[in-house]
Amino acid sequence: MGFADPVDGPYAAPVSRHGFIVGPLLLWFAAQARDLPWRRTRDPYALWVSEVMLQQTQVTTVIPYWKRWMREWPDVPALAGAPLERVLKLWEGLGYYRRARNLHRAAGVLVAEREGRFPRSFEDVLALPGVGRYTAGAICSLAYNQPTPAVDGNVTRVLARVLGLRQSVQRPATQRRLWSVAAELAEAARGWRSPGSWGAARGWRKRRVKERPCGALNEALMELGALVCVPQHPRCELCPLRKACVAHRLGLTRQLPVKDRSERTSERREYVFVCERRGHWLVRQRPAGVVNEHLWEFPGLEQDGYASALAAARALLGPAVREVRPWMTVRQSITRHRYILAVCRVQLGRGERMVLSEGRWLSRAACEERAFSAGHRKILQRLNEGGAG
DNA sequence: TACTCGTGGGT
DNA sequence: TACCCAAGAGT
Repeated sequence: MGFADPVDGPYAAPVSRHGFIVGPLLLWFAAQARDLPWRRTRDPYALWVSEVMLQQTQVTTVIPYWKRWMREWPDVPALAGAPLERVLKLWEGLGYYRRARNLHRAAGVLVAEREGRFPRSFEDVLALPGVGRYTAGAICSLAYNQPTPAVDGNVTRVLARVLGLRQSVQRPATQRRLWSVAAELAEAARGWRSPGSWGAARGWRKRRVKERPCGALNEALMELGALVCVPQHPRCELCPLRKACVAHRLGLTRQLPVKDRSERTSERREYVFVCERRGHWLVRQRPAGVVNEHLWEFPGLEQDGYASALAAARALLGPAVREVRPWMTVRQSITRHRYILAVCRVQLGRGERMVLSEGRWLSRAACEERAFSAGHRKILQRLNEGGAG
């Protein structure tokens, strides 16, 4: 490269190599940003909730969840006062349930230690459970306009292409480079002077960029990755960074970003048993320390080691099992495991003990109040549709 | 560091 | 269908 590394004295501003893309990015964002519900606020709590929900989750999925959450718990003390069961219920279907538990736990910490007020410093935000480098950077820039970088999957893809990074973006050295450039851009956004002409920008978008350019810069990178610099078939003709983009100039857009290929998924098969007694279903709560802990489910067993569904049902539920009929198949994936649930209706003999000690008989209404994993929620939904089978 | 932790949408 | 992918964090 034709550049010397900048010497960072204690008071030296970073030398900006890439700052010139900040202007086009901010103007593009001020004209094209989607009107997402959390973009109308600078409340750090509301932004925190949105950022945690958005971890590994698409925007369109999050929107209804965020609205329900904010309606039920509009601030930190409200969330801290909620029962965990209710928190999990509102999270039901979003996945990565530890995120919900961490939000709830962090709210309790904030009430106990800070009178329910959200912290302002990056270090204090980062210290909250469930808040990592990305989320802390996003909150501090979006809520407080601090020049903190926030590198997510979108930013990784955009910068890998703009910079023409041919190394795997999963390598630590590449990650350091991405965070370094992102920090430089956020810093450049702080010193950005708004232009005479805003083009098509006006209204809340223009106001946002003017008032919180550092946050807008981070969000602009993500928005560009979501709308223009998409994984397949990027729409380079619409991109404000087209002229600066190395991948575009060299025809490498399809090859970048480079990723190591992921582990192949494995398949697992489970029996799941649906027992009914006087309008109640036999369900159990998953214990602590396992996947989907504390979520509710119908009892089941891995198929391996059982000659038949009947044998598995008797092993789990005892000799009271009279008859087992296949009913439906449900697919559920957890990390790299793909589960295929063979759901069976089970007839229990009258008067005989059902031996599943942790089992509980719950009415339909009681089930509705509880959080089930997605696969078991599908079973419940079919039951509620009256699918007697 | 590499693995775990979910789910739904897109192709 | 069978992948890939999405505003990552914790261990």
